[in-house]
Amino acid sequence: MPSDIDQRLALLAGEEEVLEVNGVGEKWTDLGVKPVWRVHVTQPWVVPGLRDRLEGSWDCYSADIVFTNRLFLDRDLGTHITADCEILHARDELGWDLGDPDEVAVCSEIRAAGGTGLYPVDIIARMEASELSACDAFPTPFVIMSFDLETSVAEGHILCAAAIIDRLDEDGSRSSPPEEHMFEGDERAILEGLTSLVRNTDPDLITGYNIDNFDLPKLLDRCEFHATGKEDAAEMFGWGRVPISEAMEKQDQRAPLMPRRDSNSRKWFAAGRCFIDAWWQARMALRPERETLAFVSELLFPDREDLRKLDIDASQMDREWEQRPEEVMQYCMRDALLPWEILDELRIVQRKEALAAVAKVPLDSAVNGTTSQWIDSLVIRLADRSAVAIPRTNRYQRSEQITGGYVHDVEAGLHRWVAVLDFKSMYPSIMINHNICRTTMLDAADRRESGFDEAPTGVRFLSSEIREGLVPALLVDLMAQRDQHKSALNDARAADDERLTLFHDSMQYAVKILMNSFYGVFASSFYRFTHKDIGSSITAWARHNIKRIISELDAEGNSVVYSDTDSVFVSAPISENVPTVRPSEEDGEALQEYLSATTELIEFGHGLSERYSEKGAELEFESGMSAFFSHGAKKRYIGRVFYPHQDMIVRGYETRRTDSFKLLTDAMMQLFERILSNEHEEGVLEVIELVKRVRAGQADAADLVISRGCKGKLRKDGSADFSIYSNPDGLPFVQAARKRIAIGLSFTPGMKVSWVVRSARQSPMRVEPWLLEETGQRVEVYDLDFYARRLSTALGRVTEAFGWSASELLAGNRQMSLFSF
DNA sequence: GACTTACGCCTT
DNA sequence: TGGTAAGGCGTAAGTC
Repeated sequence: MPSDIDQRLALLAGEEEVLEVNGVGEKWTDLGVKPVWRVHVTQPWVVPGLRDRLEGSWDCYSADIVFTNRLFLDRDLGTHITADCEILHARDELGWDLGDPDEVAVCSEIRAAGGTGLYPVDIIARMEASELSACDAFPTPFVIMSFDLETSVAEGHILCAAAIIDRLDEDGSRSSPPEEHMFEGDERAILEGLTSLVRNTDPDLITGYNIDNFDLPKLLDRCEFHATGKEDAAEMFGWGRVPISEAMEKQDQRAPLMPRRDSNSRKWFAAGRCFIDAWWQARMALRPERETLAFVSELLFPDREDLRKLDIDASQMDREWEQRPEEVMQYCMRDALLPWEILDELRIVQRKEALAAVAKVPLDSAVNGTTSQWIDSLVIRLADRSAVAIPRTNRYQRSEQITGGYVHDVEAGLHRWVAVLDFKSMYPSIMINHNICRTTMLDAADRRESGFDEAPTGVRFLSSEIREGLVPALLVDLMAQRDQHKSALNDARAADDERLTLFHDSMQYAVKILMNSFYGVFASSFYRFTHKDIGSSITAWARHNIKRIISELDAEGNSVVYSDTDSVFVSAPISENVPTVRPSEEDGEALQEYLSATTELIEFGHGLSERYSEKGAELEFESGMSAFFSHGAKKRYIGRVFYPHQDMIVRGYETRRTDSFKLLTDAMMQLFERILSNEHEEGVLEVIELVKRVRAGQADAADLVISRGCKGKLRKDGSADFSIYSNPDGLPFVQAARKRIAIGLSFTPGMKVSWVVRSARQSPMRVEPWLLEETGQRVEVYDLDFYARRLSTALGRVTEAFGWSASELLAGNRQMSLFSF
């Protein structure tokens, strides 16, 4: 304790914004255990300034935690809250109105309670913070709005809008069809109509397709164009769940009346609402080859005739609106409904609500927030309970990249009878086993000789008996939660309870997502509790474990065919004569051999699992393959799986990639089927035939479409800026994006753009955008040689394993045939 | 023109 | 303001 501590505390207490300074005892810090004082200030927003002034004379902890989160952290609240409260006002529709309240009287009561007026919500209530508490998670009966705008390509103004409102039942499910609302006419009337719909129906979730980058910026832009003042603007775009009167008063920047966009994350937010862009969610959940609403809808709802394409050309919207406004309105209504149908089909709301519940964050944080916010929510409350001081987020430059997982070389060719084993939750297990945490990491100067685990990197972590780390404690708890939900899931399935099945499945999945987020956040350079040695120690232990197993297996004479980070592929000693494709029932003897080989491999797999599993490092038998093939490149392989169920898997190859094209992926899939059936010769002949057909111009252009994400920035005037690329003119996807924009179609930074290669004879190659879903137009001319060459290069890499090179596939013959031997 | 290498970029 | 490993495509520039 410094000798002048009393003087310094007095000086601190004398600061203008400081109300009081209280000692809170000793806390763990990265510099050792130290006495800590809590400083109470007049307002949340004075904290950053005070913190910066104190820098140098004090170390500041818990000094960058957003005030609204403080309520959740201190009261240990989560997504689902129960409140002991006094109701000031409730809407009629709920059937428990308080009478017929005089609005002025209610407003003054609300103001007296700290509010600013009549909120557009179901219930307005008052309570003390101490009257809030966490309750068990339940499926919330949300109100959802989904909307779409049609705009003039020529002028940029809004032509019409449509919206649906869906109110989930008490148990969080859908039953009745959603309400439909249409808006047309004067642009100001459209804006005001949408705004009063929001305020009257009070949706919790607002969705639409690409609303983050198109509809919301458009609404804001048109609102600013018409608005004569703040209150006028609020009538047109005051979507936040606060009284319009707030437009005239000081607004809460974090919970605004007018939707705003965060400058860093590019996400929209408004008081009390959660914006979910269905485009982003569909992209993340489905990874579709193309990302238009029409393509995604076709993918999800192939049988829904009512959602079928309406014959509207989006690039000619002005003409369409003039000539057939009713069809355009119908088209707009369908595109308002689809985003909600997509979210519902993908169970997005249930999944996000579950993630929010497990991480104990508001729903909006699960939807639009980051992994570090979720981890913060759990780590900070545990640290506060464990007398650990909360350091600030690290704003300094990132250190050198750490070394990651180990990937074993793969021998080219077909491998028979392979057992795949992998470590269960490898990184979380390592963090638990070795008690890895910032609070347990020993300083290099520490001289103790026992009571720690030492990573292969030489970094040491205190044993949990001496000090349990925050992170291992949280992970142990999450693992237990997952087991609980998994067992409840099984019970719900057995009882045929669809609602509970969905609930527990969403919850166990959310726990899994959250557990897997820990390593990433703690291996990052900026997180508050990280250190560069933490991430590298985890991966070093992982490499050490998997390499040890590989060498032990090799020493036993078991051949390790492949391994990546937490998995090993082991070849079993099964006779060469046993077929790897399941023979038919008629072929009784061969079938018997095949079946006994599968049993043998399953026993082999379980045997390895038992021998190599240790406490906290469980090596599970994941799958059994009768055949495994790779052409010799890491992270690229295929397999014929028979355990736990029949399947054919393809990893890494072009068949899985959106920057490939259908003709190639189909051909490659066919070749893989042949290879796994011991028919590679037939496969090669088919490839040669295909290459010939393409060279003869017999391909359908729709099978030649290539898609790839394209970045860029939109300028205020709507034009696109691709200068983030060092040579944008040389990139085919930038060329496709530019041509798309040139004919009046929208472009969203990050969206996938699609094209067909027209001529690769010049450099850069010339491409034509593929806009079938947008305009109905097809590209008919393509570069025959280019596609023939790409087909033979990609397929040639695979057939090379059987002696056929890419150039031989292209030529259709070879100097000396392997088959002629 | 065929081939190689370095580099930028995207995707898994 | 989660991480790394790895493959492949296209451009550009250089060599033969």
